Amino acid sequence: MPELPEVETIKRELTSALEGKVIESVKVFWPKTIAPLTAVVFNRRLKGQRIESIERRAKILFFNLSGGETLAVHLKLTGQLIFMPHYPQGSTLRVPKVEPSKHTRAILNFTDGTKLYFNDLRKFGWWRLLSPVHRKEIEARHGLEPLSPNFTFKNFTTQLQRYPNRRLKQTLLDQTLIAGLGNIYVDESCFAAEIRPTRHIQTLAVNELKKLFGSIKKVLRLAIKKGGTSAKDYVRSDGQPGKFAPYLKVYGRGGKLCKNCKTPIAKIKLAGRGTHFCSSCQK
DNA sequence: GTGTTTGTTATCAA
DNA sequence: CTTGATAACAAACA
Repeated sequence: MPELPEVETIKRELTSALEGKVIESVKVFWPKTIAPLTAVVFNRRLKGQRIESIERRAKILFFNLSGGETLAVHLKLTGQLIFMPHYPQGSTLRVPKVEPSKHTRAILNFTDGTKLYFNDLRKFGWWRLLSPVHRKEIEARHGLEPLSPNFTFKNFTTQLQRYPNRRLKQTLLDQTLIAGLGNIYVDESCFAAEIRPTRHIQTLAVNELKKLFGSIKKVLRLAIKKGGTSAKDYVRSDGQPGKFAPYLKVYGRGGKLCKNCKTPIAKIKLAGRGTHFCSSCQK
């Protein structure tokens, strides 16, 4: 599942791969990917535009275009963005498992012969062409960026305490409060902070909040350094998996023994999500 | 055939 | 307004 570290990894890779490239055409294989625009309109408006820069907000990628509009991409559950370098004619080199497949929903063709594939098995991901105003609206309805200077302990606790009766899991998943955490990194951050995701916000002591604040940053930074978690569908822009999976302490480890204390990891349903924690390490 | 998997939004209920 | 639950989107997998 692409969450902040995965999207950030792709952003960094695509920045060096795509900046300055000019879009030649857009091919759309699943029209809902670019809804409400049609493929004809989408192609007309993107053709000839240069990619000036790439930014990330929450789990969304923004491709800043020379014309002033933004191509926004959300990978949702299974989206992949794969960069295809230009291969000389006759070359047998290929990036693994990224050929236009039955899961390819759209392709950006650049004028130098390179391509960007969008693969999305579950079809929840989307591409949208945004005006500056529309883009600001989307940015405004997302909360704190955990790796930005704005992510201070004061701002963090203020956001959490807006809903004192919610459980920690639900709060950390709420993109309007803190942006970019998903199921994997919420569970991992709670483990690192030794706090159960079932706790209600109003029961958290200051020292616990401080540990949680630090844990979120620590977990996200390490995950980015490792290129993200390839639990299932996520791959980097060159088709290779991320390397954070071996560092997971609880996510996907229900029933397995805690790496700290050997207690079996509990798996429950919380806020509608599979939730993993160690009932011994986490209080 | 059934349940599970998850990001986001919408909708309903108390 | 808060909160919790559920469905929808869609497909694969056990």
